[in-house]
Amino acid sequence: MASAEFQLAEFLPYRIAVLSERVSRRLSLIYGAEAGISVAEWRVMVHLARCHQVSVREIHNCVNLDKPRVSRAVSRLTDAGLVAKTGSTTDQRLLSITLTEEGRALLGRILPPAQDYEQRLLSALSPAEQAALAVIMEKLHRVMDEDPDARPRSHLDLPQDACETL
Amino acid sequence: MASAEFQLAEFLPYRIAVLSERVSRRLSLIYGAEAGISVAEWRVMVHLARCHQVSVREIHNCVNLDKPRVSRAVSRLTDAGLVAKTGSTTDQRLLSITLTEEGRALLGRILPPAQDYEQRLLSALSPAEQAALAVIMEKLHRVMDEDPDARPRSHLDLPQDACETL
DNA sequence: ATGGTATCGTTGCAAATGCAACAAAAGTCA
DNA sequence: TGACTTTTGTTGCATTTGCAACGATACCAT
Repeated sequence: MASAEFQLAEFLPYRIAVLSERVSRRLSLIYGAEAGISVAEWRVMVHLARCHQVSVREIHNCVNLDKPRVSRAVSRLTDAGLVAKTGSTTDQRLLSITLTEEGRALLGRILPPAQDYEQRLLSALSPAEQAALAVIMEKLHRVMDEDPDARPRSHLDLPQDACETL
Repeated sequence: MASAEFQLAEFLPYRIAVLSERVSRRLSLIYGAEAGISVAEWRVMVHLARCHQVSVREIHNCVNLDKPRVSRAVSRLTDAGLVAKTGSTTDQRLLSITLTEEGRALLGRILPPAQDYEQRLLSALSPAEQAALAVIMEKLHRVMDEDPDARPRSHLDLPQDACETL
């Protein structure tokens, strides 16, 4: 019977999930300690650092968070004074979200250690392995890109894409 | 300013998280459709297929789920008749958890498509890339193994380990 | 214009999650 | 034996999550 041979620890999706959870949790210590920032809030802030004026939908499309999660993250960040919501003048529905000076300052404090940690991870890999990892992850994504049952990938997660909203 | 250059889409922890979420979500369609099985329940059942008689703590140690999550998953599976809880005779605290015949049958139905999906992912990679991925993931884990702030790895997720409880 | 449709952001709600506290059983050591 | 600590599994509870529905605004066809 096949199931008797099956080892969860060898199962690729499980292994990726375990690695991901471990890395994410470790990383969240960095931005969770400095300010009580959640993953969603972290992603929103980081995205705003790059794309200065964006709507909820754009964030939602860019950083792999569903709309409600972005909305609530933005609300919390607004309450914390890290982000400012302005109604767009042209389209009354749209929201124009920006980092405040305080938010930018906070990001200036948590971004370096986060990047340090990424460096710590990367430095365990040779340049060839780093390149291989990028290729491998892209290939796995492509399998799912062709799979109608898989959730589509966001624009920004496609290779070498810039921040323009499509 | 460094933050202006920072791209979330290039950030390794983010990239791993995105890939992981996408794979997990796709996979959960497979075992979620056949029976309303959650990730936790899936992991518990798969683990039971290999280690026939285990306690909650052992599952907790082996499949990267915290105790309450295992406990509740086991309860749900018991209610669904897929798993049987028996009190150990030697140690009154311990629980002896087993797959029922029905559970084994269900697993027989969802395991093959899950393995097919893994194959689909793996077949996008050359044998060399598959090997490289294993090495890379192990190296990343080792960075965290040496990091006191990172959550420790479970026994079974160490390379080439068998199912024995340490 | 104007009725119909699509989009934007928010909210409700049921379920899942994470953490701490808990009772019960076992082990420990005087 | 008997107090103290440890371990096991469960439960409480506050928070987060995911999904669907909602009001509001914009777009579009006739």
